[in-house]
Amino acid sequence: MRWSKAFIPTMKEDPAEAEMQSHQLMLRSGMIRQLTAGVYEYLPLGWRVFLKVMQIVREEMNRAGAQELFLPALAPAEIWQESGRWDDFGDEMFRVKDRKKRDFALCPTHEEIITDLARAKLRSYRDLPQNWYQMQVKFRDEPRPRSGVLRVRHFIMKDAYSMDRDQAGLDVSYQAMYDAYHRIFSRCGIKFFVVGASSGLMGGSGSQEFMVASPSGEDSCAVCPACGYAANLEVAQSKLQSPAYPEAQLTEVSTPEKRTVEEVCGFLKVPASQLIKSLLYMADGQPVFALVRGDDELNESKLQTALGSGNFRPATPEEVLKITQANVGFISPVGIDGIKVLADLALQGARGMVSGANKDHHHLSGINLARDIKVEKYADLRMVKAEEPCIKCGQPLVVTQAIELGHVFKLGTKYSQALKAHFVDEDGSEKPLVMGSYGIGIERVAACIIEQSHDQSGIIWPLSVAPYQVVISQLGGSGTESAKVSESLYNELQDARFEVLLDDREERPGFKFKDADLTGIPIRINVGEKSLREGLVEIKQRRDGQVFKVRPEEVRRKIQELTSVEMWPLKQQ
RNA sequence: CGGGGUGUGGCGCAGUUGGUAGCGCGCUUGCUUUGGGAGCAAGAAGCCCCCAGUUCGAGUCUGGGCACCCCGACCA
Repeated sequence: MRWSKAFIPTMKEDPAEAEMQSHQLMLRSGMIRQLTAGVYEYLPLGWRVFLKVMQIVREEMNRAGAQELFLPALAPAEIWQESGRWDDFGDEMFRVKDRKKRDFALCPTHEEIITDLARAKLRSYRDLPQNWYQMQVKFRDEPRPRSGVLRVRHFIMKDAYSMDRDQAGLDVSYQAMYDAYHRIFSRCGIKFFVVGASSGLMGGSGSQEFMVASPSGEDSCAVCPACGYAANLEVAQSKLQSPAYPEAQLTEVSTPEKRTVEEVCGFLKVPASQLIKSLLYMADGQPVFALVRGDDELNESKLQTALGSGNFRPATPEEVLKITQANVGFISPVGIDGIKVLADLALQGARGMVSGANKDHHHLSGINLARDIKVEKYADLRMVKAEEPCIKCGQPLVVTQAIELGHVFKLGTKYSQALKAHFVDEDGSEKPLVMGSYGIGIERVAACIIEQSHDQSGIIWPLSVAPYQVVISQLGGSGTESAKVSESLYNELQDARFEVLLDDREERPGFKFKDADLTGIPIRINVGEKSLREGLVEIKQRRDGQVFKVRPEEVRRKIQELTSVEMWPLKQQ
């Protein structure tokens, strides 16, 4: 490509809307443009990068035995109603009507569509296993798009779905995807880590997320530097011991205007760990108490797992009053019958505890969980905090912010049962497909590469995803020796199958250097009259600024040498 | 959905006590320049987010919308 003909609208100044480096640099380098909140146009330079990422994903998916297909982004409501997610997705799903007023969804994900395909065409265990994937635009009406291309309402996802005859088969399919993801992110030059994760709305028996550490990340992960344990805080556990308090009589104490844990502790002179936070939720229309220790925070994703339903919310102050006869800050399950109680594991066997008396301005002390509260289930409900001992090895945990790049799920039979995607097994019995689903956010991959690989001048692309591998900065005007040499190098390198951008614009050298650095093209060839007088051109690496002066006829070989080092690394992650 | 902020040439911004708009970058033309975002000169380009209202007169004041950004809530 000749830069003089290219559409690469670079900007000298940072656009006001961008906070993150990757967002700023994508805008400044002319990769993307925002159309409206959470919706971006992908301009030629950006699209080339996304295509490179997609090609790496494609190669590794194919290598892992998955087959690419392409599903509709538009799907009728009925199929979503079959799985129940027409309602579960709520406002996050974009919905449209056709001319006959029939409801459609712009798909936020494709489990239902793939399962529908599978049930129509997969009839026998002989057809299994299968793994189908696509790279497709997903629509999600995020309540708050942000951080450029990281959280958007319209994005490209590689989503793959495996279909197996049993759990053992799923384990194999899942592992293949897990390995493929390692290769994909390694080839993209990303430093990442893997965490155990929550399955959320997807359902299923287990999942892991591929994460990139970043202060701008929206996920928090607990990581153990000692043993390598890593988990999203949504599911992270620790080996925290609860202090034991002496058995005591259940006593009502006056606590005027003392509502918060801090106020009550200060007033009664007890540690926060001696309190029980009694949180009232409404789950599927029914009140539920969720209990955690006073110094703990409730983890709502763990609550979701414990409840087995995503349809819950904190009770309103009015509901609290109606159900407990007291206001928020003075409630507990003690003495209230007929309401389901879930308690955190840290409260198991606890005694001598303090919580609300269900009477305004009063608390109860001496609560013994076993004696005074009918706990239906003890479950892990608390949020892990930094410095707590690792669940595996006991060493202190670190909590780090991270961006989720990919997610692998063992779905099991949730969708195949809901949509009746059955096959006939070897013994003649009909069984639901055992499924897995595996996603990668394409734009996020590119954004994370920039986050991890840039400097003050701009992006530093790894060769594997660079929009062009080489930029020739032709420093003299047309008709000069520089132009002649540039032109011939341009042709020669393209014949050698390099992707080359020839900067033949009528601009001064400094201007071209700035643009070359900003756009992050890994190798720049400076063709200037100055060095040509010595019969040389300069090859400059973006990454480390290293310069090689070579004769024009040596350029191709030198670049082949430089690129082979990076394109075929000896060490795989 | 709660809190905060911003809407003025393509981009970044200024705009006084209300008097129909300016700066830098970019763009066009010409001359000079040519190894890290050049200089000079001459130009083009703005429904001042929208709708009402106050006023002789509104970018500016009042009311109501809308959009976008940030923090939180939310989020495979």
